[in-house]
Amino acid sequence: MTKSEVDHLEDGYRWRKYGQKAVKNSPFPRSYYRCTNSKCLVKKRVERSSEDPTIVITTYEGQHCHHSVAFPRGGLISHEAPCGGQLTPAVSQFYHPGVQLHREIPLSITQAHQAPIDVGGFRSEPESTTSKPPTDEGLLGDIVPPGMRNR
DNA sequence: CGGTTTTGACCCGCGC
DNA sequence: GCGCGGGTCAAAACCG
Repeated sequence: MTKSEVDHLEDGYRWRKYGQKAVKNSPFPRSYYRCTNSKCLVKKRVERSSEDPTIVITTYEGQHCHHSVAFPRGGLISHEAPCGGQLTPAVSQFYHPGVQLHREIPLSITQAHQAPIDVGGFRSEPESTTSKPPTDEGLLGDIVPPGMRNR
């Protein structure tokens, strides 16, 4: 679950929408995204919470075999990612040094209380690092750090 | 001109 | 066998 007002959650990867359907639980439609990289067959399902329009439920399916492309420091281009196999570790902890999302609406209406927005959702929490190396494969459910459950 | 988004149609699995 | 729900595809439209 991510707290954000915008649908385009720039999580560091480029997504291409390939479908949209309406769900019964929410009056909002659900969007289906897919990684633009043909190698990367990762899918993403973005749904908006029925109660809190500021909350979006992002469900990732699969794992990226390449690094993100929106990292000014990493200097990694996703165009060349020979992911021969899969489940390549070392690619789960997302660092957002200073990438500011290009949100079209001023961030002051919904997140007036606080919350570091979705971007912070992938921040590497310095908690319990004594026995939790940053080598989590990042499967479904694992990519979401245990610190964003606000509700 | 290329890539992306949009929207309706189509397909598949499941329940009755 | 039919209907429903969910998911995906594909052609056209749009934007940079």
